[in-house]
Amino acid sequence: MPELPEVESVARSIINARPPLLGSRVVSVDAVWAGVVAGTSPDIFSATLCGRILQGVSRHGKYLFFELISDGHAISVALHLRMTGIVHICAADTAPGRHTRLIIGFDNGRALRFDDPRKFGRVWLVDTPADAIAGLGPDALSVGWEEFRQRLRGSRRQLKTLLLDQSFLAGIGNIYADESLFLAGLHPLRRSESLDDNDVARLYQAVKTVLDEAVGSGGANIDGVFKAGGYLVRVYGREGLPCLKCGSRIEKIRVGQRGTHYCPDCQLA
DNA sequence: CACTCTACCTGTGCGC
DNA sequence: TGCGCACAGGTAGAGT
Repeated sequence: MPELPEVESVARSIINARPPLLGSRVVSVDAVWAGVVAGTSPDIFSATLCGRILQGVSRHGKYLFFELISDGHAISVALHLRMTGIVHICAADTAPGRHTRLIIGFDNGRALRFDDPRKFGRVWLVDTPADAIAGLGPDALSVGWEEFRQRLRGSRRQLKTLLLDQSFLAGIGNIYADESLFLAGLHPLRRSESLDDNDVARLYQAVKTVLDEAVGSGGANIDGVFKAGGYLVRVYGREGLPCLKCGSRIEKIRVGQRGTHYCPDCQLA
């Protein structure tokens, strides 16, 4: 699930947690699977966090940041969910699940738990979020039109590949790349330099629309239909089914090793 | 710079 | 029912 909208909904759920996690003190850190901690040892990671107050939560692209202070000095924990990571807030004494990789306990009796079947997700320590996002493009949810246009104009790549490139725009993954291109009526293999300003504007609008919808519903769903009050997948995973706009058969191809879904009639090359 | 391939892991769903 | 295989929402790093 984790693309920008899913990560955003995790951030919001932490910010709005009751009883509040913000302002609570870390009292325990358990790297149930030691490999979840990158860049340092689980012991140092744990020792660095314990006793600190969770001050803030933020997001850039698919990266989540926890700002923790101690004696007025702030550090941050960066978290990337990768393919299958999930964050839960639960009671501090909840037993770890089969795929639980990290548990951070707080003095309010609650815990942040990171579960990840495939063990791709990682946490690490950074001085500031800016350190971790140095190589990333602007956040896809907040990027402005002018910057989007200029960055796209600076590239000569296939649109699908470009949208997935986090150094171009941070936060779009495979699902929302396909959804955005479908909504914009642009073929995934179309070259960015072939777009006119109208095309670029449609793509910008499509990215915004898709992400806004998805954030509003807490993210996409797993099996390609609905999620209660949720985001409706327009093309992703609909190979062989009729296009929602024109009824043509949705095609699936490979672009840069990624499954790519599109309508051959609505999305002209 | 653009692109491809591999690696990292486990779970699921399919064909047989 | 069980086995083997292809595939999966992401990214880093090496190689062409």
